[in-house]
Amino acid sequence: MLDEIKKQIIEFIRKATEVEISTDELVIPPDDKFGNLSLACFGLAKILKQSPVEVAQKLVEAISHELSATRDKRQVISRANAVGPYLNFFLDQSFLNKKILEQDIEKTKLPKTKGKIMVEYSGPNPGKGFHIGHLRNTVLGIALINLLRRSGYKIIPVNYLNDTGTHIAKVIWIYQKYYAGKEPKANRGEWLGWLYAEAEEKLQANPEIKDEISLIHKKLEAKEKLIISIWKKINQWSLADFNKIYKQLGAKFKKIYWDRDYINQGKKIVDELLEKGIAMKSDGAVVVDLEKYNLPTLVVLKSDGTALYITKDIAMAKERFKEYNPDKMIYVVGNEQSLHFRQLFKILDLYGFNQAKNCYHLSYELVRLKEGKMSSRAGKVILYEDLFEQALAKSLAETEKRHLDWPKKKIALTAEKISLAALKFDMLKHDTNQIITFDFDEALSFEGDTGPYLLYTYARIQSIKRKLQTTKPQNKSKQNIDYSLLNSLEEKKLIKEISRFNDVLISAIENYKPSLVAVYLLNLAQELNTFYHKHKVIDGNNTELTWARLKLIDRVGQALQNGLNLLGIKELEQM
RNA sequence: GUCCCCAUAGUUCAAUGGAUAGAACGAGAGCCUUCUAAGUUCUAGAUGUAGGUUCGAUUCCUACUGGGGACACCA
Repeated sequence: MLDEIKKQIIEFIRKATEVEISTDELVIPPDDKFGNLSLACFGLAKILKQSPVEVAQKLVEAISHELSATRDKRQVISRANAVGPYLNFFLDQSFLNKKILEQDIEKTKLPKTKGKIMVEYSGPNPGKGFHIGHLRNTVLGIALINLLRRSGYKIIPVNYLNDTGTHIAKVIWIYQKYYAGKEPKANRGEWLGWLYAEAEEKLQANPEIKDEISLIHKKLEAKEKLIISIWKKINQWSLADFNKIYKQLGAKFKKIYWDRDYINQGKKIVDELLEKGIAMKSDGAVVVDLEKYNLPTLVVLKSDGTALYITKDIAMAKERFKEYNPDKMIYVVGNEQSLHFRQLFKILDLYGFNQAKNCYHLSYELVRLKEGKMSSRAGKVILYEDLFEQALAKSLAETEKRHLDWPKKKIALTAEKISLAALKFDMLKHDTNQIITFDFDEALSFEGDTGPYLLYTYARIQSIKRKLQTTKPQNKSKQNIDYSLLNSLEEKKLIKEISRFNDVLISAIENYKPSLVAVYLLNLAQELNTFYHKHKVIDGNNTELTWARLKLIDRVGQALQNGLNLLGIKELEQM
């Protein structure tokens, strides 16, 4: 945002020392008293073979001289000083305010990027419930996609659903044996999740059930009519549930991949791998020896000739390369599968795909419970729909309490947005490498570092704007704002925070870390609230100041709105 | 045994190698006749251990300790 000024400073330094520093070395100092931009002179000191304190001091002299020589012109850099080894620049506050506040946040350009990126995310299992682990994945995927799109990439969002395998056989078994013909009116997918847990429980108690399940599995693969009809039902119910959740969360997919479609193709590829000498037989199974690449040997086809996850993944990747030819493929999948993906990418590489080097596993840590790992098998899961219901009940009660005059519908819509903001933000504020230990009280909290706090801050800004419109509608679009009036500590801090918006986005995109945006928004909201309590925007005595402050809070609101939307959270005008 | 992730306040989390390690929750004390108290102000409170690199390390490297996960027919 301050590129021109940075260039000027670099030019000053080059003139004085004949050394050219990079723009990255000019940073925003930690405290207002150190000015608006500073340079740590350690690097220069080394090159110039002088002490950093000395370098800073000499540069201040040289630069001050330059500045006074050009004093008659409107100078942006008002002065420079040295604090120990640090060289600090103080910019003209009025100029800075204007520069930052007149920039439309929505339209600011990020470094140019182009290309197509396929993003696979969400991946719940039909027949099992959509739990809070899937919530983390889905919400992370949505935010990532929004951020990548914002920076100019074309995104192909896809989902991969696993509708074959033993877990499905277990659900079919218990359904056929105990629940045939029965079905709940709603949330059937969730219901299946509980059936699955029950099947596991029964299996634990009576291990001989395994034979019955395995028989079902074989019938399924043999496409026996009755079994297939149950299987179809299960997939439909699950998908209906997932789609309902996706609609609520705002997840969209260009294509859904079903793993049943890749079994045969996968087997063909395994044959090719054998022919090419990449794979070999071992104990009846087909394996790929990856020891040369410091990876463990991997089974790609079971000894009974059936396919594995990896078999289908290879086939699916091949089809994706062919159909969409993406420049990059991002798999948003939990950290526990990092080895799997390293092996997959290596095999794709050996198979001859140049695209293999552009495949990326975006791993994130699990959502755990206080009692330990979640397990759909043991029924120790927190399902999304249960959690959402609790959040909704709470936000309904809170909203009703505050707005006795609102119609029911408005309360319901508001409460839903608040609930989603709370749940989504709770997942997104954590770094992807951090395990989230799920806590109901925390997830359902609307105070502190939460989504509702951000919504509240935004709504508060809108409220001021509304009030101003009714009291002074004649001055709706003020042209010449006196930015020099924004000179209190709180205002300067807010402006500084707004100026960071673009850098935060860039960093979040480069590192695939939506959490950076989340944390930034909390800081910004906090600064706004501090300002709010200390200063009044609407001040009858000083209209000029009101217009300047209106501009300020309007920009903060824009930054909050934009940031929230990028995270997949909708703002609220009132709450 | 090998590999991956993590270790900061009582708890949950922040901090492109830079100036005084920031928040939130919880605890204690304040602030609503004033633009929304889902807010805000004040108080108490932290970098696992030992080395190394560096002018400078919460950050990078090594070892150790502790936690989570993965490692041939699960996904």
